[in-house]
Amino acid sequence: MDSVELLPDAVWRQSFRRQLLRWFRRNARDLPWRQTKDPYAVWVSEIMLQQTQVLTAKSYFVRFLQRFPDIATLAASSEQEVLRYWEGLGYYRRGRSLHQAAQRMMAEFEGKFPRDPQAVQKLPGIGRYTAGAILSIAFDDRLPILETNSIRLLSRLLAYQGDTTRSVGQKLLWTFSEQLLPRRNAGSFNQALMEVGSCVCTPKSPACSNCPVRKLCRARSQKLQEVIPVVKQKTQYEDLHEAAVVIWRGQKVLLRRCTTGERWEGLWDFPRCEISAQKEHLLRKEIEKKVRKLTGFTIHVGDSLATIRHGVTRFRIKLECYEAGVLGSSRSRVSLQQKWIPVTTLEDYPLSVTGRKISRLITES
DNA sequence: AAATCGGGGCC
DNA sequence: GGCCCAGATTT
Repeated sequence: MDSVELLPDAVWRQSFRRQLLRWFRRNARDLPWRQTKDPYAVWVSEIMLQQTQVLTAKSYFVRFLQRFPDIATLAASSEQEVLRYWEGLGYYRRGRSLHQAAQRMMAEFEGKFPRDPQAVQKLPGIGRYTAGAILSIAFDDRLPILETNSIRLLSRLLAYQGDTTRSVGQKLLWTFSEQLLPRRNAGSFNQALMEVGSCVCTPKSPACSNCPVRKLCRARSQKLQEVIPVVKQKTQYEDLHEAAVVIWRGQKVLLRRCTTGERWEGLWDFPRCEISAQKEHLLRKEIEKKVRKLTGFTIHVGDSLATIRHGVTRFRIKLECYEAGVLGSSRSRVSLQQKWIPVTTLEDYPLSVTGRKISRLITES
């Protein structure tokens, strides 16, 4: 049994395109990335919007384009500055991939955004969705998209009761998305899919009565719009107990660059370690030992600064923050991955959210 | 084909 | 605490 047989016919599709595009012309939100078709700007917006809400991405987009207006500027900048502009957006790999891809475009595509979907998809941080989105929006190339909003809209239109995250469901919806594409205006059409999915065909209590394609929706006719798409399983959270130390040496503090395999790769952070001791004095000993192993500096843990609770992906972190002083060093641990910086220059470094909180704690008092 | 990536906002 | 978000990458 092939579920592709359930896809609507040509008459249905033509009606759908007309209704959707008509609605989009009247209801499209005024978003900053919609004021241009520059593939670079579209690209930046699409990367920022990956797993990130429109409202969150808006201000970041404007600020980022002001500082990095084109591919050449981005490619010529340091990864650290790019990440500084990305700070707070999360999934920092996106920022690093963006920077890396810009450099590749300078080297391989004469500084221009490539037009070939295959080439685009080979760039870091760009998968099938993002490639289709950029090329359709910037050039009206006839490429399908499929992301969270369109998945919800399309699965409801079909009353598809299978799991949309599995390959069978994905294959069906990609095919559907492709068949729906109009000959022209693929960019507006794809954005319209997402706009309806986001603003009308919402996860809970979808506004079916205001939906431009309600007459075409099988989920609605079967009153299944609240249960499609099927919900995925809940995430299993893991509790972590960690400590971070602000190690002072005069007016300077020690910062460490997070490396491969750690959280916040590429960002800077105060030395941090996992902790297990329960009693206060044992805890300090544990931190002193682990920080020495981590940084090469022998420290004395002093006053407690704060306890910060922070969630990241599936982890719930309880972070104990301390101030500390240096007693000595092993000198053999010289590294580009850590350095003493004047507290006044913390603004120049991309920090994790918890790192920035600690930075504010010690500079605003 | 399914888990993971090590995020963050909002209710 | 749970749910959601213009996915990509790894296993």
